[in-house]
Amino acid sequence: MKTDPAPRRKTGRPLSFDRDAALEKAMLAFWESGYETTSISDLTAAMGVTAPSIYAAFGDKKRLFLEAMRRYAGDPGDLEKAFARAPTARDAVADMLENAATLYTGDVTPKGCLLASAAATGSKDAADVREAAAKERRAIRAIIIARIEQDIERGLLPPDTKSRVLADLALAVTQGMSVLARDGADRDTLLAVAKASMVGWPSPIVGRNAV
Amino acid sequence: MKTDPAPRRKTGRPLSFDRDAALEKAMLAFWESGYETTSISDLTAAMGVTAPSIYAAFGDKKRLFLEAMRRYAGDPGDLEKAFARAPTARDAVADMLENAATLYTGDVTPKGCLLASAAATGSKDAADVREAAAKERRAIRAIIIARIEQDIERGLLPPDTKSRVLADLALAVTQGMSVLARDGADRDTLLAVAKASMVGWPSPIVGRNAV
DNA sequence: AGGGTTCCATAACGATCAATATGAAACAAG
DNA sequence: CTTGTTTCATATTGATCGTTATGGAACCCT
Repeated sequence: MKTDPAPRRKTGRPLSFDRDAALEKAMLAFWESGYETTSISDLTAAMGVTAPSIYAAFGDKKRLFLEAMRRYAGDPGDLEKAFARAPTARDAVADMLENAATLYTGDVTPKGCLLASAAATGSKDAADVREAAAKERRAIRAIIIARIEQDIERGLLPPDTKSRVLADLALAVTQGMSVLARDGADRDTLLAVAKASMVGWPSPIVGRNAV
Repeated sequence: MKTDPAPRRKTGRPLSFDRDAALEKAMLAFWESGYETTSISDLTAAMGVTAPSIYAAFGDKKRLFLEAMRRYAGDPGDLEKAFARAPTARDAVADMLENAATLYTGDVTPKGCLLASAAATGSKDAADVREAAAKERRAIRAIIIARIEQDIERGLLPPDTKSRVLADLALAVTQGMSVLARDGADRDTLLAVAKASMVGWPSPIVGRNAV
């Protein structure tokens, strides 16, 4: 059930560039400079592909960005699986924040979070792009909430646990860490923030028959 | 010690628009749509002032934005005073987060935070504008840290209180709430996030001779 | 070798960008 | 009323924006 990995051209001149590698470069460019503020000229330079080839391969700038954003965000199902694998919702969120802190301070990638910065604001023309980014965030939020409520149902968290508040806080800290990273905060600083943001979680209910 | 309120023109044609009101409109436009993604054409429409008048009154787009941003952020001294007035650092930060949650969900202003969204990313040309926004954030961070350390010195907080971590967390939550607000979160949601983000603060040391 | 098809590089499209040149209009002072 | 000064509205600047038309080049199939 993969998205057609190679349409297998039967005829015509073969593609002279690696579409996947070019998309990766585009993603990095958008990550660095944002959607509207990254020009086609910037993209041709970053991707090593001329403008007509970009349009032939990706449609237009908007679709290229959306594809780059999906590549950045990854399959939501993967996050869901990771959340399902984690022993508790708390562990899952802690991992998510830790991964974000690490990702935002990579030395080979731009600082911060593409989802947080690339479409933080913009003109009316780009409203649908911002909405697409918001949709990604909402998907993450839904996964967090669902995992917390699963723990509540299993008796691992108190019934009065505020699942939405905890999820919103995790999301806010994630997006906020992006700003800190852009401002130059190092990895340890973000990891400390991530950890500090989780002390509000209710104490887990330890199962009597465990161990 | 106010910034000259009216240079008192002695001669020539008088200004036909209210400079201060126009700046306010520009601030709202940048708040809504960001620095680079708000065009001069957008600004003339929002401000009700023609382009040459904008350039005469504010210099260029960059200086107009910087002035609008200073207007948005207000005098850092005011925040410092508010922090000094608060009974504890914890109260000061709680107030700051609460005010942010309220500001970001105003119904007469754009959603979110101008400092967080207007210069979250952008082209190389606007690097200095982003740096100016970062400087504002660093100033806020410094004020928070100083106030926390003041409480530590006064014995209101444990000596091992992580002042920088708490300040970074507060800043991250503030900037993160801006994203939530832009995504449509309501005021109560943000207020709940703000409150939840503060439970990690160490218990205050109650003075024996108080009361 | 000769179609058929697809991609490449070059160059250009109209639109919009930030910023100004120009000259008339509106005021104060003499 | 004239002169000096400043702002006004109009129109335009060169540059860059996203996008595309054009024609040759590179490949598969017969």
